[in-house]
Amino acid sequence: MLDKKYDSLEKEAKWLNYWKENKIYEFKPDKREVYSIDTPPPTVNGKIHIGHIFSYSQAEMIARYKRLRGYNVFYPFGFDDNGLPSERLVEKEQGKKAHEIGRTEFSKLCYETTDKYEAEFQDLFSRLGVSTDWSMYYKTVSPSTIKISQMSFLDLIEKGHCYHKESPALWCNECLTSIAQAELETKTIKTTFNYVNFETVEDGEKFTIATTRPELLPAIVCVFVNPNDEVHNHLIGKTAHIPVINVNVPIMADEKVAIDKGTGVVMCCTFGDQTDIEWWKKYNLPLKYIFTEDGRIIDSVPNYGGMKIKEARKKIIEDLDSGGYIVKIEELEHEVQTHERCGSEVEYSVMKQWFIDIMNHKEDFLKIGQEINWYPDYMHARYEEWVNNIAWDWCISRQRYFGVPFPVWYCKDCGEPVFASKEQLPVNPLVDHPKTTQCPKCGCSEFIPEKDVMDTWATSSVTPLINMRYGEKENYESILKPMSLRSNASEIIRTWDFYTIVKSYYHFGMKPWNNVMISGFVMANKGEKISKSKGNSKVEPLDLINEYSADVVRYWAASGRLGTDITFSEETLQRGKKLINKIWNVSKLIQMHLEDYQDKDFDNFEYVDKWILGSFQNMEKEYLKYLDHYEIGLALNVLEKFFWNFCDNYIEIVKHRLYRPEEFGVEPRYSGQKTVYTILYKLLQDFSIFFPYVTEEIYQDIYHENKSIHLTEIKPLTYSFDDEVMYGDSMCEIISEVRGEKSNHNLSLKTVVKELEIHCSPGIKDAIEKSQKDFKATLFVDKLVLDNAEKDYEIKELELEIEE
RNA sequence: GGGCGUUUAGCUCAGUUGGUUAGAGCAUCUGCCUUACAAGCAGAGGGUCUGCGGUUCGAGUCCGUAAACGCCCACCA
Repeated sequence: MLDKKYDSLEKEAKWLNYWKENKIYEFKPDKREVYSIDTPPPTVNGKIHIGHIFSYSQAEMIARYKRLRGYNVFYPFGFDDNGLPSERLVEKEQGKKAHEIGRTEFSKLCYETTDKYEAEFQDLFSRLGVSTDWSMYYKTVSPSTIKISQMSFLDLIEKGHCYHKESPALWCNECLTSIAQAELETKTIKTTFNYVNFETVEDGEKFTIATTRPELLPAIVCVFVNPNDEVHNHLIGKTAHIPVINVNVPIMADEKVAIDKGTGVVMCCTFGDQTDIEWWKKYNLPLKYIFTEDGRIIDSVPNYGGMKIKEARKKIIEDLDSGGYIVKIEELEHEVQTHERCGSEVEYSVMKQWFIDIMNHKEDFLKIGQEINWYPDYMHARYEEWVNNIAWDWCISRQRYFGVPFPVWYCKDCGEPVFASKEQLPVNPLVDHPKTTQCPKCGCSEFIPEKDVMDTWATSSVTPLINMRYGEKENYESILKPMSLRSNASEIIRTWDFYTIVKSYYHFGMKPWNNVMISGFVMANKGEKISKSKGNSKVEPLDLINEYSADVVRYWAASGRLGTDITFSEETLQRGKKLINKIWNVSKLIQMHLEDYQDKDFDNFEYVDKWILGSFQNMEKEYLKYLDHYEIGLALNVLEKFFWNFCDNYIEIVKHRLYRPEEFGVEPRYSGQKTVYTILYKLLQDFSIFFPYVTEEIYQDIYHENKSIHLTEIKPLTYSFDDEVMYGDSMCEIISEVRGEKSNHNLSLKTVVKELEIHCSPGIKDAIEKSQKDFKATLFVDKLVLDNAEKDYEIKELELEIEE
């Protein structure tokens, strides 16, 4: 028998353990069709917050749903523990920078730290009820993943999509590494717009340049004006003298200069921004690189060498001012590009880096995007927008320690890269040696190892390959090409989704998955996104689970439409708590009346029973339709709405028949029993994707014909009870009206109705006549008079028994 | 500045292809201990659906436009 009160903490621990011991979520290939889910490996950089719970729960519910629909669900889980996020976590915990700790020791600390957090994360996700097969758990720093990531790199080299080139790249002088365009985050900062006077060497004519970055004056290689700028175009061809720095540079014409921006005269430095890089390439300008990799001015620059960028800016403004070159200084707020991992402003550097070709295959990536179903569909537009606007090839080199090493050495003499052979993988070039003993190009026998590691995304973009055990003898390639579903939040469409598409296209020439479901964000308050880095997550997932139970937290996670942002709401949790409590209570009632129940074929249902069976059938149809479109919240809405109707109307009616067979008859009682038996079973199934724990507890106590409710299959009802559904609903409205009368007179609902006269349409009249006993018992009616009417129904006479 | 979304009751949110008096929960108010549930039940009040214009017999829903907010991108002269 079910307990009087449901103790979620105790029951959830019990079933979690049961599922684990009985391997309920184990994946084994069999005859069933596979439904595979590529779920994001969470980044290991501190805490799992409520936003993760929101997004991961939604995909998890799809896993449960597909299982109930008879699919063999492949749902692995992993952690993204390589790369910069982990390094920064370790640096933060140690209070030291990686280079201060040393490469070997630092890597060791990274492994230890990520292991520690992953154990916590795994525990948290398990408690949330994530139905993954943990035996397939992967890490992005494990040898097997490194092997796959290195194979992916070598495959791209072979296919000619990956190249090594000295090229300007985005550089973070906080993290001391190059980064990719996708890792940029824009930030608004306050700065000054400085109007500086230059003059021409030829005739000493003064002209003004406005700049936010005067410290770049030593890096100026030329000055540009727009050829159509009537105020300034006479300067073209002359020579500009740079104040303070005392260097002369040519004044050139380019149409890209905006006449109305600043003063209309632009200084071109190598490199201040992306336009500088374009001009540098276009006009073959000299390279004047003045920053060190840790964000200082190089020593060879007189007066400013060795200063930090911002110090130099301050100093140079002072010098310009005292020389009388400053015309004016304006306060300015503008957007700068920062590194999303650390928030510091991004510079450019020139060094040899590995790049993956993006620019030559944009059309292909767009085409693949079109072959994928995006849910909600407008997320596809965001993908296209990103692909269309991408401006750089993908730089995958990082000058860091904790990542997948490039399987590459370089010839000491000629610099020719020598690649590891695939059999050698995983390889660490700092420790291992190439198979070849001689450089194929010059014959030299000494090699220098590549010490850069790969970008995190270079590896997380191969999660489908990790899942299919790419390159292994025993693999899942045939069942996972493509995978069924990718799920993630909208912020990583441009990274994780895009890069995975890039890799899948290059490796296999096809889409990585058939469907993508994108969740929204959780807002801390209106308009404020919760994020790890901002530290504004006031609600800890574990606290919530302990206080409300995993089922309740999942209820919250399932609210709303797919892709829409939600605000964290305690009220929604309360609502979930009440719903689960109600499921528990009604199950208790139903169980009480099933003690003598034997399930058998039966079709002589009472009218009211047909009404609720038909209503359920209609609701479930909608429920399934929503889930087939990944609309978890909407599916829950219709289910919840039906459920309260079931409790408040149907159960209130049928309960009299269940309690008093001597009055209502044995067969009508059986009809009621069969109905509640059937519907509760199906309700538990439908609710199980949201509330895996409470539904399991009830299922095991009442039905228990399978090892778990999560291994059962949804079989939709096929009755034809359309009339009963329609007229039954009308009958409920009449019941509600009569109850309203009692309420309005401040009377108990048990107050006897001495006489009730209703005029109604033939359909409704038929419904009430056929369920007369139920109807009268529900409303405590003594005398019921029915008559025909044209409109649906009208209560003509209602006499209440009022006791003095 | 560009792309995408959001704007519905005091709060959190639904509202399918355009179709009667726009829904739910919470909150508020009024009742009711009714053999599952007072963490409950029955009711009530509360909305010019962000503004403006248009299409239509009919618009919360479609089109245009403006505003606010959010995400992503561009903008460092």
